[in-house]
Amino acid sequence: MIVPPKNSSETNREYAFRVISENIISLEIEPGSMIGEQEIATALGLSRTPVHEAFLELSKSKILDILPQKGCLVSMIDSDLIREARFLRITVETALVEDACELAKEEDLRELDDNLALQEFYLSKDADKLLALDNEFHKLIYRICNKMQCYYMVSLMSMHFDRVRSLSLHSVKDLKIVSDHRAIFDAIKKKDPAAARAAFQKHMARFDLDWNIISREYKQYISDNSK
Amino acid sequence: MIVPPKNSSETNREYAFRVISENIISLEIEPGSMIGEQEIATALGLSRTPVHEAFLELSKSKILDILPQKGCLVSMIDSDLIREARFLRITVETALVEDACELAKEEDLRELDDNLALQEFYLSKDADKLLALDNEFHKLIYRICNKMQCYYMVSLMSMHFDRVRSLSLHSVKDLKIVSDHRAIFDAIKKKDPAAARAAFQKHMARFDLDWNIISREYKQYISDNSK
DNA sequence: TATTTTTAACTAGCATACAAGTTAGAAAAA
DNA sequence: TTTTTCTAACTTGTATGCTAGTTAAAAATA
Repeated sequence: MIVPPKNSSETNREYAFRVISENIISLEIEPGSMIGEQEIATALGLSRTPVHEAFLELSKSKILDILPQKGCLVSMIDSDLIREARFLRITVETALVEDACELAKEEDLRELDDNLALQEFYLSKDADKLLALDNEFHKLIYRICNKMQCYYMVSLMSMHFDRVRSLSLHSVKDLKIVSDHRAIFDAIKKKDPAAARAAFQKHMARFDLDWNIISREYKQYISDNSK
Repeated sequence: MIVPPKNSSETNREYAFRVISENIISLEIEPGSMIGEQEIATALGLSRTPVHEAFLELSKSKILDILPQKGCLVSMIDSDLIREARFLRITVETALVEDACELAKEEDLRELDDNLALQEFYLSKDADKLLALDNEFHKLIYRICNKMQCYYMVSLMSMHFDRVRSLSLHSVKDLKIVSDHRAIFDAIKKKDPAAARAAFQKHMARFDLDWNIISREYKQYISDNSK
């Protein structure tokens, strides 16, 4: 497990949640593996309590399955849960990009534009940085629409989806993702909800094609009930 | 605080979460009041630990604001968070009722129909029972579409909305709510997504009108940043 | 009396200890 | 050898005590 230093502003519980989340999403902790509270607590230099609380939160999104008195199972890649996460993101964010056409102020547009400039700069240079900018772009849409609580809920479920996305980093064309973002931005700037909706749905559709490839290529991580 | 008996199948943590949730939604615990872990633990006959964990989960939806070393503030009625909850429910469930038109099997339709029959039976007889049946009706839609994880996420946020709904029980016309449900059901049965969408949006629109009435009538519970 | 300082009683975060249930392997019995 | 029983080492759930920080009222000072 990769253990980054603790940020001084976060509590031990938040630190534990952040580190475990990152390690699960990056597949550093493998799907289907068992992790114990004590084991993680020792690795992070904490007691069981904050780790236990982080585990509880992770279990709410079913990314971690707590088996009382047995242990904690890092969930296998589950197509049903990925479908739910995709459904939630697409449904919510499609509605948001339409609303953003009305709500986006000049400063919001500038922030989106700055983010896109960075995406274009890091394109084919730093995949991790690009992924972070991608997440930031989507988060900005929520902020423009004053829907940060929805962002938290969607993010929690998206962990299933994010884990697959990191698997597919090499097969997805970063170039197209960034140009998709540009198209969404242009539609918001032009205050054209129909175009924004269309551009967003085209964007999200790209992650559909990957699933078939991934499910064949990484089947050791795919849960049984996935087809 | 109303303390129902502990269900033998639930853990102390789940029990604490259920009891506190019910008391907050029913306004038995007033918006803006402070509650302590020890106080609730004593009332429920538990130690602080499971109550602490229940508080953490409640704080995730911002229905409870944990102020470290100070106490826990039961959130005031917040129009922004209600708007988010409404937005999430309307957006997600509008998409679901469309999908349900394809996905609903004969048995699903029968379950919806049974639920509706009970709603019609309890109409103007038992408001609490009707509310429970309403919740069950919406939950069935999620189950038909295999989106129970989304249901959990939406439910958590809906607490803000549910708290207002209980305030508005007398002003909302139960008769219309039940006939709305019937219209949604008919559309799903006829496999008509456009009609289902329209019926659902008409249904949810009813809760818009109430807000203005409630915000004037119960202003002692409304947070400052609400307009 | 008015203002500052102190103190004692709170709070939640966290560490630790124990309780209760599971599991795998050793030991005993067939 | 094979099967069964037992035991010891695990697991998470929960209780308890301690820590650090906040608050409000009492006490000291002006």
